[in-house]
Order: sequence, then C-alpha cells, then structure tokens
Amino acid sequence: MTEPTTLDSKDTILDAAQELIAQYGFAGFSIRDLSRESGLAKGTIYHHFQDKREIYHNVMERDLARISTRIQAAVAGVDDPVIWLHCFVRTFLQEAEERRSHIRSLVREMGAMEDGMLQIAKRVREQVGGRVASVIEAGIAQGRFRDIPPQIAVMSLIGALNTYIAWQLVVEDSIVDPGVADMIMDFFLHGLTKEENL
Amino acid sequence: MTEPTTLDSKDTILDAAQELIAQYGFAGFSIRDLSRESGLAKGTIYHHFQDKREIYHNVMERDLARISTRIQAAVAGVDDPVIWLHCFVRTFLQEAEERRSHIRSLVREMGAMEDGMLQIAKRVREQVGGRVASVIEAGIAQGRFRDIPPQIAVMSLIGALNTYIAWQLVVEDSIVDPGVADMIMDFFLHGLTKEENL
Amino acid sequence: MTEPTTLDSKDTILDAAQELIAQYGFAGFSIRDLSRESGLAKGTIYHHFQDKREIYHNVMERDLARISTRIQAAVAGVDDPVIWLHCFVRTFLQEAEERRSHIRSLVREMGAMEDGMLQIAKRVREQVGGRVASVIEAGIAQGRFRDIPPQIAVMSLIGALNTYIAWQLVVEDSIVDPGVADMIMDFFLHGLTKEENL
Amino acid sequence: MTEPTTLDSKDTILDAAQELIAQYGFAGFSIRDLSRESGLAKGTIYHHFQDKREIYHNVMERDLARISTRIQAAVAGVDDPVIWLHCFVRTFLQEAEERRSHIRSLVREMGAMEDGMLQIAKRVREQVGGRVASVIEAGIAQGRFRDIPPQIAVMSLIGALNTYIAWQLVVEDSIVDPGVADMIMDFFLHGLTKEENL
DNA sequence: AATGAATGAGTCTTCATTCAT
DNA sequence: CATGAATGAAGACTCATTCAT
Repeated sequence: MTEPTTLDSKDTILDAAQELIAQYGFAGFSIRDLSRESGLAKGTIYHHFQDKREIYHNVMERDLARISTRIQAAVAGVDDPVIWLHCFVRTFLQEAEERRSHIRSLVREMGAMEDGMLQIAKRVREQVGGRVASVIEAGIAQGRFRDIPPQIAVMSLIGALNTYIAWQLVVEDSIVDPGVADMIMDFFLHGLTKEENL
Repeated sequence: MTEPTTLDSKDTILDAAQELIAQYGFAGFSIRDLSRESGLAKGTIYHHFQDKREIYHNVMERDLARISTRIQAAVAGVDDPVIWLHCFVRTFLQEAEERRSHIRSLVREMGAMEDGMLQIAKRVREQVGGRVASVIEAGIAQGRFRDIPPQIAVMSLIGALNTYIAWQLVVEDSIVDPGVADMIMDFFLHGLTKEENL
Repeated sequence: MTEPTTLDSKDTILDAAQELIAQYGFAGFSIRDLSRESGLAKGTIYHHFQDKREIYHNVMERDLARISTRIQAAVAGVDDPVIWLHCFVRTFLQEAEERRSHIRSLVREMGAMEDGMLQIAKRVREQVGGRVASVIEAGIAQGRFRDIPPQIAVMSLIGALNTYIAWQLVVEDSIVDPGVADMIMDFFLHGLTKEENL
Repeated sequence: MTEPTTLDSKDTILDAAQELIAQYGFAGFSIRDLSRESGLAKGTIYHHFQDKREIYHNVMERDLARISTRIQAAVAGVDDPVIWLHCFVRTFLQEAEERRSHIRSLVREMGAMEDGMLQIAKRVREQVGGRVASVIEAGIAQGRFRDIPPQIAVMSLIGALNTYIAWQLVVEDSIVDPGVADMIMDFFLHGLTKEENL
C-alpha cells in the first residue's frame, strides 16, 4: 500500500505550486522554482503532471473544491437568505485570509489565460457566484429583496469582497478586520442612499 | 520639423507595450514581442528605457494620467453627488471599454508587483478612489447618503465595476452594455433590500 | 558502467573552457563558444555550473591543483635547495609548455578579477610561491644562500619564468628551449655581477 | 584656432579609455562605459576613432611613448651601467605606481591580441627591453657584468619588476615600497648564492 | 565637432520539457 | 516512483557601430 506516497508527492507539488502561483502568477513562476520549493526533482514533477498548465489546472481545481466545500459547510442548513449571505461573506473573507492565493490568482491571470484555464475561472465564477445568485433569487422570490438582476447583485458583492481583499491583503499586507464583513454586508443590503431620501 | 521623432518612438513603444501588458501581463510579455509589435529594434527600446520594469512603470503612469484626466473632465462642474457618481461610473466603464489594459493590469499583477509598481497601484487607488470618497463624504454631509465609512462604499462601487469589467470584457470578451452602468448605480445607491423590509 | 557521464560532462566543459579562457580571457570567451567547443548545449552547461564565473573558478582551481601536484611530484625527496630549484624551474616551464592556459590566464585577468577570483590567484601565489620561499629559507639557514628577503628571490624567479613564458610562448609562439631553464637558474643563483667585481 | 578642442576631446577619451582598459581589459570595457566615463556621446567617440581597436591602439601607443620618454629622461646622461639600471628600476616602479594601467594591460591581453596589437606589445618589449639589454651589453663589454645572454638578464629584471607590480599593486592593492627597488636591484646584480660558495 | 536615435547580432542566463536510468 | 543529465528555444539585456542632424 504505497498509494499514499503518490498522493503525498502530488500534493506536495501542488502546495508549493499554489504558493508560487499566488506570488508570481502563472507566467511568473518556473518549474525550477517549483522543484526547489517542493524539494522534488523536475523529472518527478513531470512524472506527476504533463504540463505547467496541468499543474495550474490542478491547483485551481483543488482550490476551487476547497473553497466550495468551505462555503457549503458554512452555509449548510441556513435558510434565511440574509443570514446565508452573512455566512458567505464571513467565510469568503476568512478563506482569503487563510490562503490568499486563490482569489488573487483568479483575479490576476485572466488576461493571459487560454481556453483551458478560462474554463476553470468561469467554473469558479459560476459555482461560487451561482450559489450566491440562487440565494438572492430565493430572497427576491420571498419578496425580501428587490427585483434586481441577480448578476448585478452578485457582482457587487463579490466585487466588493475581492476589492477589499486586494486592497487590504495584497497592497497593505494588513490583516482582515472581521468587522468589515458586517459593514460590507450592511452596505450590500441597504446601499448608499439614506432611507428618508428614497 | 521632424523633431517629435523622439517622443514618437517612446510613445510607439509604450503603445505597443500597453497592448501587450494588457494581454499577457508583466511577466508574460517579452521584449522581443514588444520589438516586433512596435516595429522598433530591441536596441532602440533599451535606448529609450532602462528596463522592462521601466516600461511597465511608464505605461502605468501614462494610463493613470489619462484615466484621471478623463474622469476629471467627465465630472467637472457636477455638484450633485448622485449625478457625479453616475458620470463617474459611465466614464469608468467607457474608458475600460476603449482601452482595456489599465484596469485589467492593475487588477492582475498585484501579487507579483514589487515596491515601485505597488506605489503606482496605490496612487491609482488613492487618486481615483480618493475622488470618489470625497464626493461620497460630501453626500453624507448633505444628509443624502447614509453615514457609512466612505471606504466601504468606494470599495463596493469600484469592486462592482472592476468585477463587471473582468467578467464581461475579459472572460466573455463581450461589449459593455451601457444599461449596466445604470443598474450598477441603482444597486449601489439602494442595495439589495426591498424598501418595505427596512 | 556509464556512471562517469556526469564527471565527463563537467570535465568536457572545463576542458573546453580552459582552452577558450587561455585564448580569449574571461571577458573574451562566450558561453556560446563554450557550447560549440564542448559539444554540449548551453542549457547543459548551466546545468553543471551556476555561472560563467563558476566555470572560471573551476578551471582555475583544477589547474591550480594540477600544477601543484606536478611540481610537488617533481620535487619530492629532493633535499638540496639548488637541485630543488632546478627541478622546480624545469617543471614549471615544462608545465607551461604543455598547457599554456593557467599561467597566462593568471597573469592576464588580474585587473578585472573580482574577489572570488583574486582569492584563487592569491592561493596560487601562496601555494607555489610559498613552497619556493621555504626552500630558499632553508638554503639561507644552511648558509648557502645570501640572507635576502625570500619574497624578493621568489618574485625574481617566478617573474623571470613568467616573463619568459609570456615572451616566448605567447608572443613568439615558439617552443620552450630546455637550455633556457638552466640559464635562468644560473642567473637566478649568481646575478649579473662578475665575481671579481664583488 | 579651435584645434586644441579636438586634441582635448581625443585626449579626454583616451584618458578614460586608459583607465577602463586598465580595469577591465580590452574585451571587458565597453564603448558605453567609455562614453559615460569620458562624458562624451558615443557618436563623438566614433567621430574621433574608427574602432574600439583603434582606441586601444592609441592608448597603448600613447602610454608607450610616455613610459619611454619617462625612462629616457630618468636615465639621460648616466654612463655607469649599474647606476643606469638603478635609475631604470626606480623609474619603472614609480611609473607603475602613478598609472598602473600600462604594464598591467600589456601583461594581460596578450593571449587575445590580434596582430595589430601584438605589434605594439612587441614594440614595447623591444623598445624598453632593448634599451636595458644594450646597457647590460655595455656592462659586459666593460667587464663589469658576467658574459650572459642579455635577454636572460632583461627577462629576469623586467619579470621581477612586473611580478612585484602585479603582486603588490594589483593583488594586494598596497603601495609600492621604495626600498624594494634597491632590493630587487641588489638581487638582480648578485643573485641568490652566497659569495663564499661561488 | 558633437549628438543621440537606431540597429541587429551577440551577451549571459532561464525556460519548459524529454529521457535514460 | 524518482532522478538528474540534457536540450534548444526563448528570456532580458548589451554590444560595437552607423547615420541624420
């Protein structure tokens, strides 16, 4: 039963790759770096993966699966759309704080991505975004949310979150303030305008 | 009067670089490509710029100046905060449609950026974001906007815009729908919650 | 038993490098030449050595080891200082004839050398020169040589040899005349002055 | 009479070139460096000299002329061969201390030199060495020096001097000790052997 | 006399990838 | 499963040199 060894190596590689991709992007990281960082020979890397691209794919897929699972778990059994969204936002930001790579990478490479990769990016968007959208749709159906194209709402929410992450984590390198999650949610729910001016 | 030759060459290079950076990112574009695309020899490029990095800097700076001017012009003389924001959003999206490079690049390279570049990214954020923030502050002072940390509002707006651009332009490669500007603004102003539930 | 392949490749590279360095100096030889001359791809060269400089270092070190061993062997078991010096001179010139690179290179690059290389040059001087110096000291102690700073003597001897090599081998490209070794030694032992004028 | 301007520029270039060649050798210095160091544009350099090689030639020739003149002046009117040699040695070392470039360069590039340059190197050797040789011949004729091939003596002397310069100036970067001139001369005149052992 | 823009071959070095072991 | 030797195309950047002004 030497099976776990294989799995270990693959995961070792993906772990190192994830870190490097997060730091340097797809074009900016090299197999040599990956070999050094993972402690495995270049040959070994190519034994487990066909391509640099395949490594990228795998990192993305794995990350996607993780974040999906994470969010799903956090949100499981929650029926109320508002509470659901609260949970989502908190988990999203927490996740970002713990491993910064994924969201950053997704946001980044988009221009240079060729088809294969774009598919993954789209799947993330669809998977994560789709879940959010359906909750919003539910809220609209329940008459609690305004009848607005859910896409717009999703974009606004994820955009705010990503921008917050990009600004706070990447640029400032500061730590995520948990209070912000609530402020973002509040703003997301009520917008800018003062009620009396509605 | 062939004097502007110098200026022309530098600009020719920057124009080509802008296009390439927009497509492939900093790490992903090569001087060789730049040479081919600009029609100038590699030596010539290095005659005008010290570094690949210097080229990047210049592209960013130039773009920053352009977009700033653009927005400033669009917004000049507008006093009403809501109208101001409308103008801003429209110009921001228009600008993105016309030359896609800047916002995309900014959003992208962040992880791999070293200090010099980050400074520029920060300046964009401060310059563009700061302007928006002050308008929002004005709106709050006038009692028209809710008393909310302007940063949160700015993040939400710019995040929504960036995400829209990233999703629509980069991934879908589709054209910006002018109606979206209004929808984003509407959402930004009123949020998700139905009024009767306030 | 094709194990020595590694060693072979490294040595193949160093052999070619030695030849090229001897001909063109450090700055004057190119990795491309080295690749052509060694029959190995540029990538392979960089697989075995980090740097152009590291190649240089290795060539020097290897040569230093060789010449040291050579001289040591030639001089082994010789007690009489005069005979010792005779052996040394002959071996030194012979060595120079067989592989011209080392002495020439050493003599040459000195101005452009950075620390790492200078250390090697110093070691040669100390190793080879030191041995000669100690023999001269022994001769002085035995009362056979004049009580003169050994450094001066060493310098004069090695200077004469190097100059001879430079003039005869490099400029004239002629072959070393074995008689010269004796003439140099004679001059080294007795100097210019006629005895009756002492 | 704007003639001196020309001369000035040429000399400015040669001065800078001399310094650079002394430091980096022929292959190791670049026209760009020369342009920066001399404060003149690359075009200007090529206005005055056809080639990198021509610059090298000129530096060498000029230096050769200088050192020749220097030595000639120092030795002028001296009849006694021993005193002549003393003056020569002192001047040679002084010269080396003042501008280190010439001797070093000569000693260095030899391997990489093509014909044109070698001719100069040979001329130096013949001019400087020849003068020394003829004084030694005179001494032999006067019965004061041993009847030894003058070449051997010249080689020993210039070799000792060069080696001293290389070791002290280049490697140690220390200052020339004037006492050494006398010690070298003493050794040159009397050799290593103690008189009573003759 | 002097400039600086322009060039393309050439510099060292890194790349992703293959393959025999 | 794992290695490290090997590759050649591509990377950023420098070179000596030309030429219009």
